[in-house]
Amino acid sequence: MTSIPATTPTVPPSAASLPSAAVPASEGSDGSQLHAPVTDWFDAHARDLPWRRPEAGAWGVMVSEFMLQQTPVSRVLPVYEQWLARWPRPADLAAEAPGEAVRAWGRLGYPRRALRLHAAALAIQERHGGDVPREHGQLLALPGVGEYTAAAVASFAYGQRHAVLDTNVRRVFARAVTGRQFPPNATTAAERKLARALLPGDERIAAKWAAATMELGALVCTARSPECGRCPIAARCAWKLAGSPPHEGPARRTQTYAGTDRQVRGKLLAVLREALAPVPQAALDAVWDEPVQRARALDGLVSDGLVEPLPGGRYRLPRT
DNA sequence: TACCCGTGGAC
DNA sequence: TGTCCAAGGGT
Repeated sequence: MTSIPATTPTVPPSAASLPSAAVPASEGSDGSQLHAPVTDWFDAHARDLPWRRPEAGAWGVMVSEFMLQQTPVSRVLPVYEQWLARWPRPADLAAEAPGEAVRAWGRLGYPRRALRLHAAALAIQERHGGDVPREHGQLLALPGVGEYTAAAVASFAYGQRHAVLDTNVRRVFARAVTGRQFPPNATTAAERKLARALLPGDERIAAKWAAATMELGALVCTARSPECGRCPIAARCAWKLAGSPPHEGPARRTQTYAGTDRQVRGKLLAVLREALAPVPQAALDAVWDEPVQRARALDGLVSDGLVEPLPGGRYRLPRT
């Protein structure tokens, strides 16, 4: 659990910046009616996750954020524990070959994240003396750190006041405030504006609010079957008050996987992760029978820096 | 902006 | 069984 105390929100940010249609007039247009119910719910129901414990530190928070990108908590937990035990500081990871990060990433998926986390550790070592930077702009400049991750690290690790907009928060706001079942496909300027307007003015409370809205989206206001009976703001939820209307607009495109280059890349990289020595071409050829696609996938892995080709047609995870 | 990038569990 | 979904980032 986080140690941030539950208190009453202080003076909210400018209500004038909020889109007039976004919040019912009766609510008070700053979202302050939502803060206490959500943060109180968080105090009572938040999961005890290792990266939320004080001993995780900023590095632990950062590692968890990389791993959690598009990946469920349950799959991250064991890899996170092994990772932090092996590389407890950025300098420890920076001293390793990037291929070891890819190997330790295991089957989390999107292995480029492992490469970027390794590159971020190098950058932290070189640019910040081995300490995860505190400033949002410095975080954003690190490899693999985008708008969400920079805000998340600044908020969760350092208790700063940032709008943290992940898929959970976007869904919670879409429903509770905007009255829609799902947020837009891509994050919009209106969503950023709304998130800033709803952010509590007090730094500590804002950080708790960020974690609490994410947790609410992850545990209660879920994509498929929200449990409104357990929601602390159900009585104020614009979508529920409107009768829970179904999603309108373009269907969110469903990504296929079987037969794609991504699947082939995954199979190729799995062979290299398990291998303790350079792998001959024939071992890679065995994972996919279509030679053109297989070659394209391998080329992609090499150009991404995930695979290092050696003389004689052998391959391994990158040493440099 | 739209698309690419892994993996596996839930329904 | 196939679809949907998961704490996004880079290009």
